[in-house]
Amino acid sequence: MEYSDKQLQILDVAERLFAEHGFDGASVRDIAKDADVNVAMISYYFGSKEKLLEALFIRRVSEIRLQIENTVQNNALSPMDKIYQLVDTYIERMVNRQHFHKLVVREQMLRKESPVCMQIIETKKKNQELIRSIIKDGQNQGAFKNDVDVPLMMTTMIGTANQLITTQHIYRELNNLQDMPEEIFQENLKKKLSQHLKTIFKAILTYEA
Amino acid sequence: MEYSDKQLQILDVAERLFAEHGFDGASVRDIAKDADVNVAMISYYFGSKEKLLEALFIRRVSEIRLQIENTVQNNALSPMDKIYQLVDTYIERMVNRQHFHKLVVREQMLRKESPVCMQIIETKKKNQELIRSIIKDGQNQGAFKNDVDVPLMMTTMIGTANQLITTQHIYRELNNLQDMPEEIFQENLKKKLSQHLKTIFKAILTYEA
DNA sequence: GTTTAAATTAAACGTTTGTTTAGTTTTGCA
DNA sequence: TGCAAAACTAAACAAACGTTTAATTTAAAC
Repeated sequence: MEYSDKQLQILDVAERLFAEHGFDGASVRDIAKDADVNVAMISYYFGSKEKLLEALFIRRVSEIRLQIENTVQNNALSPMDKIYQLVDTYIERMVNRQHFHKLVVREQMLRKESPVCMQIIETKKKNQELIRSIIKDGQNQGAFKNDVDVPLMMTTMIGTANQLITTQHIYRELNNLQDMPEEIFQENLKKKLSQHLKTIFKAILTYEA
Repeated sequence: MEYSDKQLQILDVAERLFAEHGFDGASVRDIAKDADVNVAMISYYFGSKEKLLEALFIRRVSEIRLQIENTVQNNALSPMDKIYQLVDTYIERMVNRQHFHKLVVREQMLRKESPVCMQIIETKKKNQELIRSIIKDGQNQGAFKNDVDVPLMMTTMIGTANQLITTQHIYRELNNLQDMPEEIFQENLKKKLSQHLKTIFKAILTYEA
């Protein structure tokens, strides 16, 4: 799908407003206003508000799909390093696309049967298979434990990252970081989160229970 | 605050519908219908939809506050066992009050400056202080590492639990558990989650990085 | 039994919602 | 230049929204 500048503008604004106020909380008029287009253009281009949400998801999900396919091709890396690289890819993506991931957090618990949710599930399945294959390699090499719960491991990675990203204003307050400049805070977030998840994964994958 | 049966009915239905469709997605008419009361009764009792949400939060937050104060009083337990007990308390609460915790997940990222969010932050601060004191004990006894990031640790606990609870239908599908009876699945959820988080916490608190 | 307050109702209030219409302007091509 | 298609607009649409009103029923107190 190729979009004009105006369509992209609508998609970007919608993504932000949906993330900030929720799908039902952001009106098409608000979106049109912020995107500097007439209200009717949203129906004209995307059909409906619901379809706008779907289009928005398709855009990001295909972006993610490309990233997944290009991830961890380097066979020179050890299984553990592959996992580490995957963690960094994940964090980078989630921090860089915060608005979208807030949307995901909400929509995956609301519209359980919608096309939007189907896309999320498909993407998770792909991700899970990728991780599972890496872990199997590690187990065959004797580097990893044999009983690893991959879905739970993913849940911790995604859950921890989501929690930190969606409630970063609370995290700032709990750590007295209100005065830290936004950009530096974001970089700190990535670094801390990355190190934290790697420690956890190392424990899950290698230490005996 | 003491509520009549009818008021409690409204609060329960509102909690469920807010969790299922979001605050803006659930109308006062839907709530009134499901709670078997006239629409006007909601304004009559609670003042407004927004105030209804606040009342709902106050009810659960005070419930949680009581739980926190009664937690980990047993000084015979080792620091690690205290942490373990805290994890179980947390999971038990979140699984038993799923609707409310879905609400928390959403509202803590939307209404950043609202009274509702203030309550969440206050509760988190209390929780954090409790955990911090336990960890300090463990460090003084030489049982725990000295560099423990308590907020990040909490983020992983809450984030993992939230992620698993709010997307349990996806978790079921990823693990081919669609046919497992609901009740058994919920029990499994608690057990798995408990064991998983304890493993992680043990690693974070004791193994050297 | 009468009185007063609380509980409850159906209806209406004024907004806002997402979407459509009908008309106008702009664009690209012959 | 002329013309059809696409882009765009302001206005109107019906439906749904949260809330209020005014009237009625129920409950409690004296």
